[in-house]
Amino acid sequence: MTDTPADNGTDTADSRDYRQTLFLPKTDFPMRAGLPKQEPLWLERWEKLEIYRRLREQGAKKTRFVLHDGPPYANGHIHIGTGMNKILKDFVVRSRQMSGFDAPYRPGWDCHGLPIEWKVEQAYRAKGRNKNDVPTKEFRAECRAYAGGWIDVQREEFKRLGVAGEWDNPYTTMAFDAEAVIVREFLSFVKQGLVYCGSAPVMWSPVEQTALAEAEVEYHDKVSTTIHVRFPLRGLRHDGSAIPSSCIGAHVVIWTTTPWTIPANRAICYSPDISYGLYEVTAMGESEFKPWAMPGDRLIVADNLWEETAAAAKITRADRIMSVDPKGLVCAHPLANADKYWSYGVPLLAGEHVTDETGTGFVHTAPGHGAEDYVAWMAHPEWHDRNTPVPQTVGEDGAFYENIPLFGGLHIIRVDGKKQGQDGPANKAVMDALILQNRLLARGRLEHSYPHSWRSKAPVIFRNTPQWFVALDRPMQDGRTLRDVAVKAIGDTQWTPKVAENRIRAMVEGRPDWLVSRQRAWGVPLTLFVEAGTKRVLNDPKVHARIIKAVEEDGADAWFERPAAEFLGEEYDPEAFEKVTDILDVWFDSGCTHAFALEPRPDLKWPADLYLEGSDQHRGWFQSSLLESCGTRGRAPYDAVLTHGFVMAGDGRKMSKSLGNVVAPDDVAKKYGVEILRLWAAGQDYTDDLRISDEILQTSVDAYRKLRNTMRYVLGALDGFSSSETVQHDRMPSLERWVLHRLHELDGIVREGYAAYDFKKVYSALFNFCVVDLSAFYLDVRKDALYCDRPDALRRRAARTVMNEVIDRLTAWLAPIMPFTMEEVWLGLHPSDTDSVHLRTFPDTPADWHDGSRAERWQTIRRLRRVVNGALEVERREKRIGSSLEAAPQVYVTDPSYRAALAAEADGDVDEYLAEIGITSQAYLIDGEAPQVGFKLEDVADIVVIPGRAVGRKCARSWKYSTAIGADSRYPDLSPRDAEAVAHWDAMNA
RNA sequence: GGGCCUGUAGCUCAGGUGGUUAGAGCGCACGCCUGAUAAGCGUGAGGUCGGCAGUUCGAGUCUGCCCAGGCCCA
Repeated sequence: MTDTPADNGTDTADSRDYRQTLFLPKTDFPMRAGLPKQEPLWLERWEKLEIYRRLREQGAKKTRFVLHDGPPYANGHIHIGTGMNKILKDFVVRSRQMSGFDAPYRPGWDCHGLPIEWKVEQAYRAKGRNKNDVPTKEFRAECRAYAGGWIDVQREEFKRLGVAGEWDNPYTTMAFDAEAVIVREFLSFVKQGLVYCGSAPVMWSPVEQTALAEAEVEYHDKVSTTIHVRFPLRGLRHDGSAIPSSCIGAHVVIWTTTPWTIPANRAICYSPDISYGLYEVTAMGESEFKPWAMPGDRLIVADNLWEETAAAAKITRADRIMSVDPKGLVCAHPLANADKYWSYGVPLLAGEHVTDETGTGFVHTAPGHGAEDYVAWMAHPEWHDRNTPVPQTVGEDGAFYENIPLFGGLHIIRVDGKKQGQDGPANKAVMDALILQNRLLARGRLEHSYPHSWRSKAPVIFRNTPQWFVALDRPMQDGRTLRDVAVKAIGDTQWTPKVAENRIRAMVEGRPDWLVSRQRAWGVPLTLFVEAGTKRVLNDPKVHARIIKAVEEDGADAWFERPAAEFLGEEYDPEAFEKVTDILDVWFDSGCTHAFALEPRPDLKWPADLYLEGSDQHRGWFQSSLLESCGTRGRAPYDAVLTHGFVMAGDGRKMSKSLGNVVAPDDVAKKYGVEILRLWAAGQDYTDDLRISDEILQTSVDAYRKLRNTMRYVLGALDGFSSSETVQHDRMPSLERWVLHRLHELDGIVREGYAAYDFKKVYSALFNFCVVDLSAFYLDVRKDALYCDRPDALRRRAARTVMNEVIDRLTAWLAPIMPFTMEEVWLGLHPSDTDSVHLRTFPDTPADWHDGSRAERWQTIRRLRRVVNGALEVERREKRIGSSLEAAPQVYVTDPSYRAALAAEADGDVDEYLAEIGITSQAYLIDGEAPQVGFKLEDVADIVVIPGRAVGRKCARSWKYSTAIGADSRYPDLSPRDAEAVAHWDAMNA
C-alpha cells in the first residue's frame, strides 16, 4: 500500500486548484436574518402591494372560511396573551387561505364599559373635576376618544406581529351602526318578553349613592361591631311536625358583623355537614354589665363553635342536652315582638357556603344584602312572599326606608359632615331593639378587611337594587326556553379541545338569569320605557323602530340626548313613562358582534366558521354570543369554537410585574423578532397553558436558525436552476424518489394538521424533516453529486429537481407560521416586485410520489448507515480517520433484507451505493457472520461493521479516495468522474 | 372552598382500546470537518413518566387520595 490516506498524492506543487470547477452553493440569502429590522420592511411591502385586498379578489369564487375575531378591550397595550391569541388566529386564517379557502379576517374591538370609564374619570380627577359635574354627553365623548386612541395603538401592535387582516376597517362596539344593532338586538329580547326587572345585591356606596363594581372598591381594614343574636325556635317544623320537647323554648344563635342587616333577615343557613348541639346554660361569669343569658337558657350552636360562643356570651358552664338536626326548623324573627313587620317565620335552610370556622355555624341570611344570602334565599322559592320576593329595607342614601318600623330614616353609614364614612345610628338602634327584646346574646368588635369606595374611601354596603335580566327559563315562541336552545346549540357546535363542551354546558345549565343592566354612563343604554305606575315595559314595535333609527343616526347618545316624546310619538304621553338610563352589560355588546360585524357583510359569513379565544371566554364571549344568538336567531353564531390556555412564565406560574417574569410581545419583537414569537406559538400545546421564558424562546431561536440555514443551503444549491434541467419522476434515482415520498407524506400531515388547528404537529413534522431527513441525511449525502457531478448529470439534475420541489412546498407550508422568512426565501427563489408567497396555495402533490415500500427499504438502508456511523466514530476517536471519506467499512449482514433493500435502490453496484449513502470512499456489503469482533449497535444486532481505511489516492476535486485516480491522463490527480466533469467545465469555460 | 383542566428527560413535545430495555427534536458533553463556516456532520450522557396507595399476571396508560399549577366561580 503506497497510496494511503496518510500520504495522499494531491499536495504536489503543480496540482491544479479545482475549486472553481465545483458547483458550490451560491446565494445572496443571508445566514443571519436581522428579523427585528427586516420584519417592518416586509410589513411595509405587503401593505404597499395590498396583499390582503388581492387575496380577497383572488378568493371571490372560493369557499369561504370566516374566523370571527373576539374583540380585545380597547384599553392599554397588548400583552403576550392577546398577542398569542392573534398569532393563533393568523395561523388559522393564513393556513385556511392557502388550503384553498377564501379566509377574510376582520378584527374588532370592545369599546364600552367600566375600565375605560374609570380611566377617563381618573383623568378628570387629576384635573380637579368631579365626574358628576361633567355632562353625560361630554363624558361619553371623552370615553369614545379614549377608546379610539387605544385602538390605534393596539392596531399597530397587532400588525407588527405579522397578523394579516382588514386593519383599515375593523369593527368596533362603539361605531354607530354597531350601537344601533346592539339596541335592535336588545329590543328583540324585549319584544319576546325575555327582559324583566328584578333585583340583585350589588356593592353600593351610600356616600356617592351609586353602585360599584369590583374594580371600583379597595379593601381596607375596618373595625366592625359584631353581635350574637338568638332566634326563638318555633314549636312546629316547616312540615307541621313538632320539635323535640327539649328544644321548646330554645334559641338558634347567629353571629354577624353587620347588625343593621337584622331587620332584613329572612332565613338562617346551616350546613348539613356540621354537627349542631342543644346546650343548656348552667352558670354565668362575671361581667361589667348584666349578662344577656342566664342559667336555664337553651341555645343551639355548632358543636365546634360552642366554646367560642359561650366565651363571647360570658357563659361559664353549660350542659350539652342533645344533637340537633336543623333541617325543617323554623324560628321567629328576633324583633317579632317589637312590630308585626317581623311576624314572618325564619326558616333554617341548608347552604353550601356555611362553615364551622367562625361564628356559630348558623349564618344569618338577609337576601337583600349579600350575594350568598341572595342565592340561598332564591334557592327556596317556597318561602318567598309573593309581593316582595327580596325584602328592601335600605334606600339609595344608605338609610332605612321610612316604612321600616323602629329604624325608618336611620343611616347605616354617615354620608356627610366630618364623620362621613363612619357608622351611622343604625347599628346601635338595631342592637338596642334586640336588647329590649332580650335577643342579643353577645357583642364585640372585629377588625377585618372590608370594601371601601375608591373615590370617597368610605365603606360600602351590599344592597339589593333593581336590575334588568334576560330570563333563561321563560318559554319562547316555540315553547323552549333560552336555556334549552343554548344547550342544544352547544351540542351542535364543534368544540376544540373536546372538554370545552362539557365546561360550557355545565356553565349554561347552571347559570342564573343574565343580568344585563349596569348603572353606568359609557355604554349602550337599555332603551326601555316603563309605565310610571305599573313599571310595565313598553313593548311597541313602532317605538322600537324610532329608537333604532335615532341610534343609527347619532349613536347611543341619541337615547340620552333626544326627548322621550320623539321616541314615544303621538301614541303615548311622555309624562306617563319613565326612561331607563341604565346601560347594557358590555358582554351584551360583545355578544352582538356577530350581528353587526358579520351579518351585514355579504363578503363575510353568518354563522362564523370559528371563534377562537382563551378558555376564560367560556363564561365570557363564547357564552354571551351563544345566548344572544340563541335568543334572537335560535342557534349559535358559530359552527366551531377553539379555546386555548393562558401564557404563563417559564415555571408555569402566572406572569406578574412584581415577580419580574413578564414577557412583553414588544420586547420579543425587538430582541428576537416576531417570527421567533410565532415559532414559539406554533410549537406549544395551546390546549393547555403555554409557557414562555428566555430559555424557551431560545429553543425557537435555535430552531429558526436551523430552518433558515437549511433553506439557505437549498437556495444556494438551486443557484441557476431552470425548469429545463428538471428530471421526470420515474427517471430519478431512488434517493430522490424517497424524498418525494416524504413530501407526499408531509403534504398529508400539513393539510390535516392545519385543518385540525394542530400547528405544532405541522411545525414539528416540518422541522424534523428539515433536520433529520434533509440536513443530516439527504443534503449531506448529495453534496458530492451537487458539487462534483457534471451539471447535466442525471443524478445532479434529479437532486436539484427534488430540492426545488422541497423548497417550493416548505415555503408554502411554513408561510402561515413564518410569513416573513418564507416570503424572503420565496422571493430569493423567484425574485419579484409584486409577487408574494402569501398569494399562493399549498401546491398539489402528485399521488404517484407516494411509495410506501420504498420508504421501508430506505428505513432499512438508514439502519445500515447508523451502524456505519457508529463504527466510524470509534475510528475517529482512535485517530485512525478524520473525515468519513478516509474510511472503507466492511458491513457484515446475516439478514438478507439489507442486501435486498440496497440492491432494489442502487442503480449500479451495491457497494458503491453503500459508500455513497455512508459518505465513505468505499464500502463492502458482505453476507454472513463477521470473521472477527466488529462494531455493533445495541439495538441492531444483525449488522457488524469491520472498519477499514479507504484505498487509492485522494481525488483533488472530490476528496474521495479511489484506485482509479489519474485514469484520465489529462487529469492525473482526479477520479474518472471528476476528470470528466472538469473536462466538461473546461470546454464550457474555454 | 366549589366546577373544569394540566403535570413524561434541562427545554418543547410523541406516546389508539394497559403488555417486551419509555421515544423525537433542541440544548448539553465529546469528537470530526473546514467546499452550508457566527455553518455542517457524528457519537454520547440525561427520565423513581408530580407523589402515595390500589385494581391487574402486568400501569406512563385504569381507580382513589395527596402535592404543584392554571382558568372560572365563591
